Amino acid sequence: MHSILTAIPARTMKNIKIPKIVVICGPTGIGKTAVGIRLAKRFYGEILSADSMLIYRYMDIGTAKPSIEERTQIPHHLIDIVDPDESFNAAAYSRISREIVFQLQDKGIPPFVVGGTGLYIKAMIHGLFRSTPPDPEIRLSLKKEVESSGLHTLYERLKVLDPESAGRIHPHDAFRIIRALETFMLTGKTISSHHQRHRFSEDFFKVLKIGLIRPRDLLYHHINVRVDRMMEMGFLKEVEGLLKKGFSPDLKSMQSIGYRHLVEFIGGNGSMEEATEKLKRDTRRFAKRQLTWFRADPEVIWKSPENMDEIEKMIESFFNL
RNA sequence: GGCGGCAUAGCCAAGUGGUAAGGCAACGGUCUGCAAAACCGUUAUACAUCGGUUCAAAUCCGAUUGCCGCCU
Repeated sequence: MHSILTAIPARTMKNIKIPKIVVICGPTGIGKTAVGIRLAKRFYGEILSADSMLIYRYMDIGTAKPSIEERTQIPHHLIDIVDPDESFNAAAYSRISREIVFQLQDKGIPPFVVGGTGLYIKAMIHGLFRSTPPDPEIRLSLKKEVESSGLHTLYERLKVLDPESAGRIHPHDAFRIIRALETFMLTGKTISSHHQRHRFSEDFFKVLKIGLIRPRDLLYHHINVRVDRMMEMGFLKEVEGLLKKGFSPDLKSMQSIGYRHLVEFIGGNGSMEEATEKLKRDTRRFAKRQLTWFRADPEVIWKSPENMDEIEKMIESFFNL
């Protein structure tokens, strides 16, 4: 009990009613933006983007960011909140997005969480285990150690420190091996013990989670067409502009789909056609991974974006209208 | 019409008598502070078709079909 109280922002304690939020999730290119805007209009709501790329300023075309016009029609939160070289993560997203939900709640505005970053949505709704923020130096030293002594050395250490996590993490998964060791160094406790205590048990909201889906071939076709349109809209210029502004190709943001492909082309590797094909392929793969993520979530109710009537009815009854 | 070459998974392709490499694409999955990231798994009872030789054929022989070259 006490853990829940400490985790809730203090200002919300005066709110007796549990905030209701509608989540619109699904793979990239399915039409979340349009559906979200239509619903926000219909229910006088506002949109909270749940997208790990839309947070970046100056990255508009390649991220398929809602246009200025769209954002004028309906207020959008959590878009353009950091520069491409600033760090951001799921914990920050969790904290800020919850704060916004509570603000909207105070004003009586229904929040529509629209996006495709599964972890961000989960972090917002169910929270993450509490830890001190990652220390860049620890992470860097662990990465260096991987280079010098090999990943297996770290994995062996994890086996000793936290056999449970080692059993769950694949020996090739550098990302999670490092994270597990880092957590131990930061908190003095194993990441598996944190997980056990937390178990995504935070539960401050009443949530209606709608997943948008259509036949795979149609989705892929849309993705291909959308990529072509991005190119016509000047995606290449956008990437050139980011490089000119001094944003390094090594940045997380610049390593994302599309940006990394065009950076490579600008660097003289491969033709434009090759870059575009890879961009399409990687976007399709990304959509597939998103589907895998959301399919595993039993809370998701799947609907076709063409089924707006049904979606609206579900939301009406969710809000007791 | 004649001669020669080639036919292996959705695509590229290795294999030249001993029981089908690999790559790409595709598909399935994992995910607790980098998540558009990172990681894992699956994918030809079968080598154009039919027949023959052999203990054993994708591999050798013959015929057929298709494709590609060259010649008339």
